[in-house]
Amino acid sequence: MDATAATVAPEGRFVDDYLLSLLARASHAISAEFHATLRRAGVQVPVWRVLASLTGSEGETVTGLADACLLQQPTMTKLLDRMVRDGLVRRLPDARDRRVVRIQMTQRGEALVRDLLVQARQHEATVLARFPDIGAQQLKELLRAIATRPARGARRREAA
Amino acid sequence: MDATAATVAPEGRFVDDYLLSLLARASHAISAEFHATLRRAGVQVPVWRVLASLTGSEGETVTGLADACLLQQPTMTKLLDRMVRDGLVRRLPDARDRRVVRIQMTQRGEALVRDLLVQARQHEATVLARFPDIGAQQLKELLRAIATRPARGARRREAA
DNA sequence: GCCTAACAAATGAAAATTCATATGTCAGGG
DNA sequence: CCCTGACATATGAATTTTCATTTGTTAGGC
Repeated sequence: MDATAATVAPEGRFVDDYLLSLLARASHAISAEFHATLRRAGVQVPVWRVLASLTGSEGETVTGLADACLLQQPTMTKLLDRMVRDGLVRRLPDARDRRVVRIQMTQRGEALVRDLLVQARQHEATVLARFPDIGAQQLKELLRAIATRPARGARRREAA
Repeated sequence: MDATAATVAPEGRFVDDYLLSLLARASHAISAEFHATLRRAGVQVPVWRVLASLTGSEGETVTGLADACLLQQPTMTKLLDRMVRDGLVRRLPDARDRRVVRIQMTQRGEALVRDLLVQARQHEATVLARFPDIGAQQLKELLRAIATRPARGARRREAA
């Protein structure tokens, strides 16, 4: 886009047509719906994210959980401190690599996440039901494709 | 439709097939790419969001900006304190309603956002170019639809 | 006019997050 | 074996965010 094609900002806000904003808002809006459920259950959002990330894959590492939950590693360490304190997870040493800490849900953690998972799947279904034209798998594949970017500096040159 | 397929714990983590996680990860991954640009420019993410939100619509209110930037109102007040201190924006009284504070960019703020906008549009173009099969407007419309869906029943203050 | 509820923004203490770095561990030369 | 660099997690100070509340303003009965 060069200056010649630029009609001088007659439209509304930049962010209302900016892909990254729209993505963030879509995510935030949908998540906010479920956060109401979490609030009712007295569970903080990051706590839910950790428990959900451990569901179907016990024994994640601290860094692995941080990535999954979109948090920094030190943030995850401190979050896990609280969750251990609250009896939701425990830390276990890795058998092969003593640097690694593996995180496991306690019974209390599993019990807590069990109900939430039911509601999460229910909510997901209602969200998907709002878009009958779009297949769930199709939408999820698109989002996965967006998330697994090929660009860690590799594609920068070809931009213009 | 997929509810049946997901009833019995399948292989893999729950969050790898959970719509809300996929949305959040897609948003986070794409945003992280641009955040590298912000970091290079020495601009914090929330500061960029405010400046971007003011682009094309000067005189937003504090609450309006908070909604646009997906932040709480008190967080925005404090963020604006810092931006005023750094000479990026100014607070102006509203003519008709003395409760309202209108936010305006300073010349310094406008100069800062000008370069970033160029890079933001460039980055957006490269992201869209990764998905030639999907029209930009089509994708944006979908995201707008997801974001502005009425949440049945729950109507709290986060209804952006 | 006065009272009350709703609203917009600001405030302050408490909590969570980040940044930079420390500690401990592994892996691969030399 | 002993470096060196990379890695995984933890730590601590400083910053940011949140929660609950306060202040000031507007609008609507009565």
